[in-house]
Amino acid sequence: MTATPDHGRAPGPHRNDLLTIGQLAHRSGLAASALRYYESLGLIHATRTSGGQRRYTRGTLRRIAFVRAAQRVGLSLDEARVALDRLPERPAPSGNEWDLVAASWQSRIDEQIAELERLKAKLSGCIGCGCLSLSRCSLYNAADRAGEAGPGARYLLTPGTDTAPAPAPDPGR
Amino acid sequence: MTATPDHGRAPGPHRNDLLTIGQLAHRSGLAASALRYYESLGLIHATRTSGGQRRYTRGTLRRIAFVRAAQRVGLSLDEARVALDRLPERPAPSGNEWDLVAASWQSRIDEQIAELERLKAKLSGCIGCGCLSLSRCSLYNAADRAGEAGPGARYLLTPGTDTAPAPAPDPGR
DNA sequence: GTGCAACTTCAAGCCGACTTGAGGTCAAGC
DNA sequence: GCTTGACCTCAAGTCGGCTTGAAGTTGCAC
Repeated sequence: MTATPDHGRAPGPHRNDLLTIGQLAHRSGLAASALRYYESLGLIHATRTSGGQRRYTRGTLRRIAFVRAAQRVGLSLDEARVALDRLPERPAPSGNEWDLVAASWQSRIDEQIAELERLKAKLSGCIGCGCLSLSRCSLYNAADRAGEAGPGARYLLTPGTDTAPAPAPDPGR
Repeated sequence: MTATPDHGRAPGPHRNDLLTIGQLAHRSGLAASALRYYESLGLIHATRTSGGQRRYTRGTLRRIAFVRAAQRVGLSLDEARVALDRLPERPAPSGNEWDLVAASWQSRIDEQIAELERLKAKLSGCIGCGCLSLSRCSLYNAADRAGEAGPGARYLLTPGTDTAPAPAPDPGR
């Protein structure tokens, strides 16, 4: 990709408020292939030139930001799409709807933070406990709690919240 | 599986300090298939009965706890194996080695928490900002930072740390 | 009017972390 | 000694989130 700092790419009468996929890729930090994939999932939309090439409005960056944030709080792309669809599409969605979304994300984030804090506390306890010794290590003992276990379960190390209820293989990435 | 509270499963001369795969699965919360998978990766080891069935020492739970914790801090199973292999195998590893591991995990956890806090702060800023409006939303503006972007990149929303350096597709799951 | 990068579609591939299924064997309680 | 559930192996499948490749078209600069 050209490193030209500000190549005013203006196709015809439009100013450059329409972005090519390459430009959008560059500005969003996603690969063009990912953007096409997002489009195939209905996360973003593009108009087409007469020749069939995609053109994006600047607002698409907004949707992408939303999607990436959604991923960050643990939603799948499909869930992100649902959330996006509920938000008013036109500029300046009424704040209220967004508040709801943001609030629910806040609590998700808080849960994730809390879980990390718990893990951290366990590790702290382990430091200097002659750790991974059978008797005293809370990390170890967290693994040996016969008797709960949903079927298949992946609750290990997260006694309280059980952040990943059903399908997500999640390992935290 | 039988719900018998304490079926003393003692094959011959051994006490029940040897666990079958089913018992280990139950106590660790992992599926038996997952345990076989872990073994195939070298994360855990088993002795075999004359008939070829796996028997685990109780210490295997320790290794599993370690692995799950490693996953939680964002390591792959392969990285977990490497870390495990560095730790002394016999009971009561000398504390020192473990301290190193635990300390490095602490900082990983701190990074993850910090990233979540950043996201949370952004969302807070968004609440009541007439959000997702083009001009003011930090969430939005975080998406439009043309000019960084490693190739392919997935840095969006994490300006500082860049938690996922190279290969992990991770979006936080 | 031509050259070339950037774009197009579609199908297939890849990664990690497992699960599922088929077909068969083991172990223990009666 | 038989029954039954737990176990065995191995290959293939699944899932999410993309990427890669092939083969062809567009659009813009010169």
